[in-house]
Amino acid sequence: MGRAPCCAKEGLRKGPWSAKEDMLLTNYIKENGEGQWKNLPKKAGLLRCGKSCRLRWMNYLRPGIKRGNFSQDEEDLIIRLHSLLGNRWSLIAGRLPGRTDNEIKNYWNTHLIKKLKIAGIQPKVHKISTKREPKKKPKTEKPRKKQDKKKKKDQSLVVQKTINDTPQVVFVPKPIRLLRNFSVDDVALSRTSSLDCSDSPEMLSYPRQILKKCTLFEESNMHLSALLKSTSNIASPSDSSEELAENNKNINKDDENIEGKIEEISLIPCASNLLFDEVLLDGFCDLTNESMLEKVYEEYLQLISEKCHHQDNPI
DNA sequence: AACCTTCTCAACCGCCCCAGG
DNA sequence: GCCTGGGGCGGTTGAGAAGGT
Repeated sequence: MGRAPCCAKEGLRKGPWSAKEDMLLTNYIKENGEGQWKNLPKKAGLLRCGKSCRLRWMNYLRPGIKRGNFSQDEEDLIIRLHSLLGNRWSLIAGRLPGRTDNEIKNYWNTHLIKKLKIAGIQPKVHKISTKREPKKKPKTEKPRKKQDKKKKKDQSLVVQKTINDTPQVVFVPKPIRLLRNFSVDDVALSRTSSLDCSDSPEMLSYPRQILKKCTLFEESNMHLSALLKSTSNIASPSDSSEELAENNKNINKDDENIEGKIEEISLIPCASNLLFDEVLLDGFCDLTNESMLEKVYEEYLQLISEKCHHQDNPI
């Protein structure tokens, strides 16, 4: 019974990787590229399972991996994405350039769950807890050396009551600064035409203008996912234009089905959050296709109402 | 200083998906 | 349609670090 192990275990090393092993793996991949993980260890001269090599590369050695503390923006984004996607760490990681699914998962489990509980929110469902988390006090309040020492106020976390008095969590968006392709009037328009929070209490309001851009972006045979990735990349000054282009090419397959598309649309507010900093919205076509816009906009509203309905009537 | 407890996170494990034969 | 193997994903573990007593 059971499955055959992914590779013969005898004589294979386990546990932490040495610097030498890291070097061997990195050098091999630099020369031969990723993939063929099963045969890679042998060829690279490593006494490791192929899966282990892949994991080490993906989570640690791969270039462009951001290490260290999560920023407030990243934290907010993770919470938002988690409320939409649940524990789909790889999807979440796809929206956070330089972060791996494993890292996000760890950060969620060790920091964010606690943080949400302290704020009186059930991390699994992103709803206000009826009973307050008992104050299991302060031992951990003192920052540990390894831990993130900056005590940030959770300014973005706001509890809002809906009309039917069901408490909902709203992550208040930060002010938007759009630098290119938007006139002052455009920005004013985007603010006035933002979704009303009373329609979508749990979702932050976002500029329709961005949705419009997204729609047309997709229409020009680029995928929303690429937009999200590219905006994420633009927000990160360290990323090169080559990486950006590469990301645009590497659109996930699962993004290509309808469900994926709807999911992407649902993430637009998250994407807009990434636009808050110095984002250049270059390369979009003219904003002329109103019917397409309306279609996506309606789809988006429907999604929100479905989500609200679902949260009001959990299974 | 020594021991105990708690926390973190890299790594492992096993399951699932999917392309290719 | 079925089988197989590679790759990917999410849950879990455990060693080591750090704080507490």
